[in-house]
This record gives sequence, C-alpha cells and structure tokens, in this order.
Amino acid sequence: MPTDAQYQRLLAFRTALRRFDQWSRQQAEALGLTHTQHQLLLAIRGSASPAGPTIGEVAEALLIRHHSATELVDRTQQLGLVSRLRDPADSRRVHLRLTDHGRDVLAQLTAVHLQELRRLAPLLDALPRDMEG
Amino acid sequence: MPTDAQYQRLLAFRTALRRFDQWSRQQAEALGLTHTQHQLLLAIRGSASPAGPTIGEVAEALLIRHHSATELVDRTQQLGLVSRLRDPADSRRVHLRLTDHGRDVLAQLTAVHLQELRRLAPLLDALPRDMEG
DNA sequence: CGTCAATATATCGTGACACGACATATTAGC
DNA sequence: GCTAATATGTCGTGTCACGATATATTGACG
Repeated sequence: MPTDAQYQRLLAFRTALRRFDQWSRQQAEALGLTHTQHQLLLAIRGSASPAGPTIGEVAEALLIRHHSATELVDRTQQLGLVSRLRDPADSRRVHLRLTDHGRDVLAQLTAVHLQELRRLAPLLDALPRDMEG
Repeated sequence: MPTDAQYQRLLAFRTALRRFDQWSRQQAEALGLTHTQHQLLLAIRGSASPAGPTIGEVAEALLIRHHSATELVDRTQQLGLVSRLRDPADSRRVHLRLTDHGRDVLAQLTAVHLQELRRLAPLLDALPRDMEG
C-alpha cells in the first residue's frame, strides 16, 4: 500500500512528463502537423537504413502495429512531408523518405527540442532520486 | 541544422519515453482501464483538496480542457472507479472521489510503477547528459 | 515447376481521447 | 434583480490505435 507521499511524487513525475509532451505537441502543431506525425518524421530521419525505413520498421520504432503505421503514413503523406517508394528488389516492401518540406520541418522541430531538453536536463536529473522513498 | 548524431540521440530519448509509456499503458489495461483513466485516478488521489478535486482541478492537472475531463470522468465512472459529488456550498462544482475499487486498482498500479521507476532510475539519470553535444 | 506458408502492406469498422462551439446552471458583483 | 463570470455538460469532428480481414509478393520444399 503506497503512502500519500509516494502518490504525490508519482503524480509530480507524470505531470512533468505531461508538460514536456504537451509542449512538444504544441511545437508540432504550430508547424501544421500532429505529435505522432512529428514522431514519424524523427523515426525516418533517425533510421539506419540508407534507402529509408520500411513501414514495418517505423511501426517497430514507434511501438505501434504495422497497419497503424500505414494509416499514419497516409495522413503524413497527404501533408507532403513523406513519400513512399516501393522496394525494387522486394516489391512487398515500401520505403519511406522525407520530402524537402518534411526535412525542413523536422530540422526546425529538432532544433527547438534539443534546446528545450538542455533546459530541462537538471530537472530530469533530479527526478529519479525523488522516486526512492 | 542538427547533426545526424543529434537526430539519433533525440530519437533514442523519445524511444525510451515511448517504452515507459507503453509499459504503463499495458499495466493499466491489464486491470481493465485505459492509460488516461489511470492518470485520472492518480490525479484524484494526489490532490491536496480534502473533499476531492473538482472537474476543473483535474482538468488542470491533466492539462486538458474541462469538458474533456467531463467525458473522461463519465467513462471512468461507468467502470465504477470514481464517483461524483456535488459541492453543497457551491452547487456548480462537482468533487471527484475514488470508489473502493478505484482505490484498490490505483494502489496496485502505483506499486508496480514505483518499482519500475526505481529500476529505470539509472537510465533516466544518463539521458540528460546524452543531450549535450 | 507448382503449391503453400510466411511476409509486407493496406482497408474497414470500432473505441478512446481531445478539441471547438455551444448550452445550461449557479454564483457574484453592482 | 440584472448581468458577468464561473463550472459543468453536450454534440459533432478529427487523430490515433486496434482487431479482423484482404491482397500481393516472396520463400521453402517436395
């Protein structure tokens, strides 16, 4: 049975996570895309595959089912942020690439996120120790 | 313009957050409630108000609009996890309380979360420093 | 070579969630 | 008492994720 203080510390931790998440959502929405679409761009950009990750690979990176990734790519493609490319060697596969616009938007978002996380670093640093008692 | 390494570090950070979030969702779903409903219970339990927080107060804690909180409380109340109580002094207000079942479920979830966060503490500790370069 | 299982992506219907716009009830100010 | 502000609730919409299902392509193996 947790103590009052433990409930409160856990709530404080989740509140901190929520605040970062909301801040991040707002940054994305200010540029006309959703939180999840931003994460898709980052997953594509951060992928090791030179030809771009497949639908299945980004699904794995985002911890969602492949058909959820299909739908997310549909919406993001309609915004002109990513493009599909059939794998010539295995035409079941579809590789994903950022468009010029997608690359540009992600660069902007990444810059402000790195800045914000440097700002939050001391806070993040303190949180784990709070969880002890 | 961020570097390849910065994109990858940011992706790694988001992946770590996502993994914790997914793990947490699964814990909640194993007990028959959603992620958001769990956060509602925690916000109620961690509130300072002795009579229980109002709809508006939990909305503020969860960083959502008051009418989104209304809907969330509707769904959570249907599961028998929380109850509404009109404030006798100001009958515009509605205070929220955990039912016995809600208290029990939250205690279980809190116990496993405290345990998991203690396990993750060293990882969280390392992350901020990674964000430097 | 042909058949059948495995793999990769896509489609459809459903439910949770959050929102803006709007509605209603109650309290507060003057 | 009349009007502002406050607190909660309703409705229609869009995003996201899912399970169930479908289709196409590749791979394995006799």
